[in-house]
Amino acid sequence: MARSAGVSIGYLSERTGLAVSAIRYYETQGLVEPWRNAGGQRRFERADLRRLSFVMIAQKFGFSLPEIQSFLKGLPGGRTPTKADWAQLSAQFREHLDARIATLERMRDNLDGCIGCGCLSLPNCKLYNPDDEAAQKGQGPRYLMGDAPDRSADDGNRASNDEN
Amino acid sequence: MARSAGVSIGYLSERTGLAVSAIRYYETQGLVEPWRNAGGQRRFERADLRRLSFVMIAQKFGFSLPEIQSFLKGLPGGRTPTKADWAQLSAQFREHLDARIATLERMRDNLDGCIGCGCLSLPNCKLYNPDDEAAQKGQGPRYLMGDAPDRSADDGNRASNDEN
DNA sequence: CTAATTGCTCAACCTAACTTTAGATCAAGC
DNA sequence: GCTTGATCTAAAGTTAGGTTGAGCAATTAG
Repeated sequence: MARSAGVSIGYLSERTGLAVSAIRYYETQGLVEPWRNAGGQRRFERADLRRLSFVMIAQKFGFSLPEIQSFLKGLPGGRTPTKADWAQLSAQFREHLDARIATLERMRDNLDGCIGCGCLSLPNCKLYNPDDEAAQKGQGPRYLMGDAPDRSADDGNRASNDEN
Repeated sequence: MARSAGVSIGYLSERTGLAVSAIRYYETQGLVEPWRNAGGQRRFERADLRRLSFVMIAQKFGFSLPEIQSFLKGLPGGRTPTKADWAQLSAQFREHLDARIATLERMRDNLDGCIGCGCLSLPNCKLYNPDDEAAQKGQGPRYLMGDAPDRSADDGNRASNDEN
């Protein structure tokens, strides 16, 4: 099968609703890998429509572009992904999704405990324990509790006197 | 009851784990409202510990600072919030939380349909309908499908020919 | 064949949520 | 009184995920 003529970035933009600039940006992030035609313009495979759609959907669920890229690595390298390939990817994706939802639910239940005990600011509150790593650590340098770069050398004193 | 001497920003930082700079930033965003002592330094109420803790927790759940501020408006203005005030706030917060989780679950279930049908890139896929507004529209100008500022004048043609 | 689209690159700008840096001031211990 | 550590302000920098604009080349429609 000869490599198709490929579709333009404008076509993908129109079909997905993504801005042309966004698709170019995704290329810089390794989410799609178009080739170039004789004139230097990007040509995409039709299958990239599906790829971009997956990106959009995964974003809706709150995954970052690097995370999404790692999902996409589950697709075959040389050939166009089949329906089965996509089904497998989706199943795998769903597991991450379930994990994310489960984390949120677990945190919510912990919060319920806190509503009862009114501890909302105490260091021993479950919500302070950084074991819920999956929770939204999105954009930029915002260190969640226990997530800070270096602060590990400060737990000697401060023996939890509970006058909050 | 005389207004207490108040606590320093460093104290809050140590107790909450937040960086001093973050607490100052929160002040600019209206999340805490310290007064100043004679020397011009910030003085906080002890109750702000709880306030900041709430901010941290709500952030963990993925809420933005403006959203969190609107939650905090549920607290009484003049006086220090009582345990009952916090319980009420928490209950209200939980509703938003449940809504967020429910949205994610609904989207996941829609995705399940898509896994089966393999439609992942079609415009008629349920995941394309922007009725799931609660879904993570976090940081910066990233317009999710149907969420764009103006793109409403383009649905005349493009009659959904399904060769994706 | 020409005009209108579309696409290209590169650099600058944008938002959210902060951090970092610089230079100056405040508060506390000895 | 002096030194050390905590704070102060203001401005600039950072990251993610893009958008906008300028100036120019390639495609496509008529």
